[in-house]
Order: sequence, then structure tokens, then C-alpha cells
Amino acid sequence: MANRYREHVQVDVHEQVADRLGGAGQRYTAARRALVDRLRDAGQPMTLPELLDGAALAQSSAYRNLALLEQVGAVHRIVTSADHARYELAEDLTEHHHHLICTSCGHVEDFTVSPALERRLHEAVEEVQGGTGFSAAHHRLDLIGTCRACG
Amino acid sequence: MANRYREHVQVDVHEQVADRLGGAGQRYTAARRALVDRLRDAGQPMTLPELLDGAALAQSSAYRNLALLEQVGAVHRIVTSADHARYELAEDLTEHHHHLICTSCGHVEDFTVSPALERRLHEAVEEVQGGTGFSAAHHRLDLIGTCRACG
DNA sequence: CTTCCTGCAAAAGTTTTGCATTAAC
DNA sequence: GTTAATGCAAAACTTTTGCAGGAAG
Repeated sequence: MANRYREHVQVDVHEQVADRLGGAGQRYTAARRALVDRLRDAGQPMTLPELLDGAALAQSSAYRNLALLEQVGAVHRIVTSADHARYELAEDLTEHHHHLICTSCGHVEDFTVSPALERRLHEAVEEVQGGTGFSAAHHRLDLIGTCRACG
Repeated sequence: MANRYREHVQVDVHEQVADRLGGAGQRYTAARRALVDRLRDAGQPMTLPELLDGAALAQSSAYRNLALLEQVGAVHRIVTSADHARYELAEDLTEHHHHLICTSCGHVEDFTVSPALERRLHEAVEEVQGGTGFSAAHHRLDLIGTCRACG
């Protein structure tokens, strides 16, 4: 089970997003709410075509809204080698996690690691920062391979 | 120092690449050798414009050669949020390492972590594989933030 | 009634592909 | 001689942008 460490701290996602948009002088429109709902319901990073499928929203609006949501820290954009980028809710609206990336079908799945390893990672990050002058906003641990369906 | 754990096991890169190309019925031309030389000399992942700068090679040939080199496992392509993808020699021609990715200028720098942490990472990978049916070819640990020059 | 949002269409920009020519084995 | 590699130009494709009309506060 990849999610055994998941804590399920539930925050009010919509309220959070509305706040962050409001702080930037932007509105939480129905289209934006729908995007957030889809992202939350999916529980997995989604491509733009997936987000758009069956939704009454222009492609350009979707891109614009997702870019805005990323700017205000509500959404995170993941680029892989696959055709489309993928979008997910920001970690502080869900929780810290990592990705299994299938090189065959492009599918991205979440997983979490033990708090102990996460702590070690964090220590390593600190260590590297000290030595290089690099200031890390966050880290990213991904597994690259093939998913069950493709394997 | 980010590279304190580096082992400097030197393999004959050109011989390795020639072998892998040969195995696929492809030739190790001067243009390909030049790309490999640049990648090795840089010691950092490079964009296509960087690789092409001052080189007598058509853009399309560069893309084609890099794609081929990636297919035969000699080169690794890294995609970030920046405009261009970056290319580096495959890890088995250099060594296992990780990346500091600057979100401001797009620069990518290498770093290594202690063998102990690397071992822990490997264990975590095994653990996740068992639980999910995902088959991981490799893992990726990146730090995302701002580099010394941009910070 | 001013500011932001949306849709459509066009543009931008990286990467890929077709095709004729040249080079490698 | 056959097969692969190159350069040029054009295409493909995701993502971005301009602009005019609509919606929201």
C-alpha cells in the first residue's frame, strides 16, 4: 500500500483556494471551482485533455485558470516526458507525496514514504543547501518505470 | 560540497556509446561523438541551444542524434518547466546523481547524497514497488528552488 | 461601471518529420 | 552499392496571447 502513511488531514480546499485567489484580486468562478473539484476528486495528477473532457470550458481558459491557480499556490504543474503536463492540487491542500511515473503510458500515481525516510530526505536537503548556495523550496522524489497496466 | 561522495569511476565513454549504437545498427559519427564530448565536458545537463552553440550541426540532426542516443541508453533527457529540455550522459556512463533545479533561470546542477541515504532511498523504492505493482527502472530525487546566482 | 473572465482564433515556440543529398561501411 | 546520416524546410503539437464580448462585484 503506497498510502499507508497518509494522514488525511482534511482542509476546506475551496475556502483555501478562494482565499488565495482573493488575495491576488482574482475571483473564484464556477469554471475554476470545477477545475479544483476535478483535481480533488481525481486524487491523481491530470492532463489538460483529461480536465477538459466533458467540461464546458475553452481550452485557453483552462490553461489560463490553471496557470493562475499555480501562481497563487493552489495548483502544482508537473512536467514529464509525456505529451501533456499534469496538474494536481498543491501539497498544502492535500499532503506531501511523491510520484510513480509510467514511461509507457504517461500515467502518474501518488505514493508516500515513511516519515522516517521523509525526515532523512529533509536532512539531506539541508545538507546540500549548505554546501551549494542553492535554496530549495521543495524536493521531489519520483519513481520512473512502468505501471501495473503497462508492465 | 555537493559531490563529496563522487567516486570518479572512469569508464571509456566513447567505447561504451559506440557499442550501444553499433548494437542498434547505428554509426558513431563525428557529430554524435562531438555531442557526447560536449555532454561529458560540461558535466551538467545541457539544453539543445547550448549543445548547438558553435557546433556545425543542424538543429534537426542534433535532436535526432540525441533522441537516438537516448534510445540506446547513452543519454538521458531531463524535462523541467523551463523552455528547453536538458540532456546529460546516462548514469551508467557517469554515476548516479541528483539535480538542483533553479526555477528562476532554469539552470540544472548535479549533486550526490551519502551512500547511506541512497541505500535508504533504494529500500523505499523496493517497498513501494511491492505494494503497488509498479516496476521502477530508476528513481529521481530533485531539489527545486533558486540557485546561488538567482537567489 | 469598472474590473475580471471567457471564447475564439491566431501566434509562439520547441521538437518532429519528409525528402533529397551526402557520407559511412 | 546499400544503408544510414545530414541539412533544409515544413509540419506537428502543446501552450500562450490578442481581442472583443459577457459576467461579476
